[in-house]
Amino acid sequence: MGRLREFDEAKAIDGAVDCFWSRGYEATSVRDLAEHMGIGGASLYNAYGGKRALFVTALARYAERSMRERIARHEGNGQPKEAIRAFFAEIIERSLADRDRKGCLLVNSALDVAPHDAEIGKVVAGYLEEIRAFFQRNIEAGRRAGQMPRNLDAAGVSAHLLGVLMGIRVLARTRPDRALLESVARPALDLLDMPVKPRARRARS
Amino acid sequence: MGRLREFDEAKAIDGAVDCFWSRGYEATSVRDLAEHMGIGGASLYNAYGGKRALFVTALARYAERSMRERIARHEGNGQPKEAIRAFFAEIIERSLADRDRKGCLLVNSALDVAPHDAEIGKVVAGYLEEIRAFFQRNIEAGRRAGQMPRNLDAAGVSAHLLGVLMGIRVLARTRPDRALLESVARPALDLLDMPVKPRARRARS
DNA sequence: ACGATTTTGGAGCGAACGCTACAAAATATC
DNA sequence: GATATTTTGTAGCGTTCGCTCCAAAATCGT
Repeated sequence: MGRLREFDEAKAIDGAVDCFWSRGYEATSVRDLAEHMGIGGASLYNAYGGKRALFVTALARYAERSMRERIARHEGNGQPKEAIRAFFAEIIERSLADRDRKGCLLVNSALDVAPHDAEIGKVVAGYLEEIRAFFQRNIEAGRRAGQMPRNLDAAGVSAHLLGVLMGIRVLARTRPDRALLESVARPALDLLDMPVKPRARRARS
Repeated sequence: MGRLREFDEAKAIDGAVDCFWSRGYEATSVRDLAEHMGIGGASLYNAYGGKRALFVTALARYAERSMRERIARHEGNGQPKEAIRAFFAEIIERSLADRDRKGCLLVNSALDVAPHDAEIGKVVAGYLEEIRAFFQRNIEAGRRAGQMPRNLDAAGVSAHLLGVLMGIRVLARTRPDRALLESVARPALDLLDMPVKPRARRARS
C-alpha cells in the first residue's frame, strides 16, 4: 500500500554523510543535503524527519562504515600490537591524503555539535568509547601473547591512545605534516614495545 | 576630529570572545555578538569591519590573554619539568570545571573554521606552534638541568605533548572525566622523568 | 477498477542571516 | 560658532534558513 521510494536510500545517506563531514553541522543546509542526497526537500523530511534526525542517522552510518569497519579489519588479523600500529598508520596516511581536510566526522562532531546537544553528545561519546575499547582489548591480548610489557596498564594506556588519536585528527586539519603526526604517535606506540635491557628511553623495534 | 567611541573596546572584544567561544563561529550571529559586546550593529561594522574580521581579532585576544598568559605564568618559575606538568594539570582542572564545555577556542577553531578558511587556518596553526615551542623550550631546559633524560627528543616529544593536549581538549568536551583525562596525559608526562634502574615501564616519581 | 496510503515536486511560510544606508548626535579644528 | 569628521541608533536591504502545505503521481489490498 502506498507509493514506494524512488531514490537509493544508501546513496542518499552517504550523500548526507559527505555533506555533514565536509561542511560541519551548522554550515550544512537542508537544501545542500537534499541536492547531494539526490532527493527533494519533501522526501528528506518524509523519510528522515529533519536536519537533526538526519544527522544522527548519518553519524551512525559513518560510525558503522568508517570506524567499526576499520576496527574489524585491523583486529581481524589476530596480531594485537600490529592492529594498533596499523590503525594509527592508516589514520595518519588518510589524514595526509585528505586534501580537503574533512578530518573525522566523529571528532568534528565531538567539538561542533556534541557540547550543544546532550543527546548527540552521548552518542558521540559512545562511539569514541568503542575506539578506546578496541585499544584496550588489543593491549590485553598483546600482554597475554607476551608481545607487550606485562605491567602495561590496559585501561590507562587505551585512554592515552584515544587521546593521541584525537590529537592527531585535530592537528591534521591545521597542519597535515607527516613528520608532525608521526612524532605525535610514536611515543604512544612505543609504550606497546617490550622494555629493553639497557636504559634506552625511546626504544624502537 | 569626529565623535569618539562610547563603548569599552576591551569589554567589547571580551564579549565577542565569549560568543565565539561558547557558540562557535557559524552558530554565532552578528546580532548575538553586538548584544554581548554592548554595542549596536552599526558600531560593530564601523569598528571591526564584519563578522569574520571580528573573529580574527577575538582569536588574537584569546591567544594573548589565555594561551600566552598561561605559558608565561608557568614558564616564569624556572622549573622546566614542573612548567609542563603544571600546564597540563591546569588544562585538566579547567576542563573539568568548564560546566558549559566551551573547551579551547583555538582547538574549536582548528576544527570549525580553519579547514574552511586558509588564512585563519594559518593563524590557528601559528598559535598551536607557539604551544609546541613552549614544550620544546622546556624540554631542552629540563635536559640541560639534568631533570629529564639526556636522549629525549625535544622536537618529537614536544609534538607528542601538543597532540596529547589537543586530545585532552577534545575528549573533555564529550567526557569531562578526571580519570580519563589524567590517563591520557600520564604516559606523555612520564616521558619527562629520568629512567630508573630496573625495567619498570611507567615509572612515576 | 477503485479507494487507501505513501512519496514526490513545487511553492512558499515566518524567521533569521550578514550587511548597508542614512540621518541624528557628538567631537575636533578653524 | 560654523564646518568637517566620526560614531551611533534605526530601519531595512536581499538572501537564506529549517520546515510545511498541497496536489499530482504511484503503488498496495480488495
